[in-house]
Amino acid sequence: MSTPEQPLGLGALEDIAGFNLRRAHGAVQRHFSAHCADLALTQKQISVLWLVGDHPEIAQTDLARLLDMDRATTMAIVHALEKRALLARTKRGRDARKVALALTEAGVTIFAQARVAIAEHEAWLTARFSPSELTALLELLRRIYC
Amino acid sequence: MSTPEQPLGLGALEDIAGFNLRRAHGAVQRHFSAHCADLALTQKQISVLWLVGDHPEIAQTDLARLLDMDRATTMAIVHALEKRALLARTKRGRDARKVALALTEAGVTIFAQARVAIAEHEAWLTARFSPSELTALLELLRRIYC
DNA sequence: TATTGTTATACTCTATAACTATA
DNA sequence: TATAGTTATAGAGTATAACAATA
Repeated sequence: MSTPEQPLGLGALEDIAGFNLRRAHGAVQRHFSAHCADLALTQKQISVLWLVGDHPEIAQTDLARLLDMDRATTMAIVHALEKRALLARTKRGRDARKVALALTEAGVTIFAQARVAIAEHEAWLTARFSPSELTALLELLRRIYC
Repeated sequence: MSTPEQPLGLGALEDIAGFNLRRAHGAVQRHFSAHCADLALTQKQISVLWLVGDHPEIAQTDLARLLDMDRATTMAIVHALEKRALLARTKRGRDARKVALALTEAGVTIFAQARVAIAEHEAWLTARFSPSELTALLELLRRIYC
């Protein structure tokens, strides 16, 4: 036979919510990586810089809770950012177990650049939706993880 | 001070579409892993079993195109499934470059179990939406990756 | 006892690069 | 030249387990 028996489509898989979510996430991640390659920062790393910038002296545990990460995962990301001197770690709180995270000057600088890149990336993503569609999408997505 | 300066929330990050997509994806992935731990299959692996079941003798390239994966990534997943004897690879097509994938008996059996687990997982995920909300969500997500 | 951080380890997904065989 | 598969390699994210220091 020179033609396949079936049209080679996704079939019933296309109706699985989890599948669609994973595909959408993958597409966005891919665009992000390509668009923000210059910064050499991942989405997750930028989320961490963002929150540390918003909350100076935040502890790793709080970061983990806000981003729903394991302590070890948080450690890995913080460590990578510290290695690049974008983040500094000190222990100056009342609770000697906790670490106080803060952006370095280089961290503030690169985050400012990241904000621009993210805005462009977001524009690419949200251009396909009307304002009300975007609001609806965000509300539905939040209902999954909140 | 005994209280933090800020309430330790996500702030403006919460309005980023990509962030919400990533968080929702992470939450779903986590539930999937916990719920389907017995099968020891990932979402991606099940997607591959699903498509190979639907399209006997599908080639790796076609699989890669349907799931938007790199050839090397596809190879890694197929190899892992072949190692567990859930998938078989032959070269019987007219095009000697292509491999023909097919489920083994064990693959058919475990996929049947996976379908049940996926149905339960999907029920957990979609229970938070009305039928029209779910339809809307899927339509919006497809617009991202299609 | 519980919490915080830390290290070691492992697995999945992803991608790039370079290679072979075939078209 | 282009396509299909293959291997080696690497990096990000995730998680578990075990441990030390502190509360």
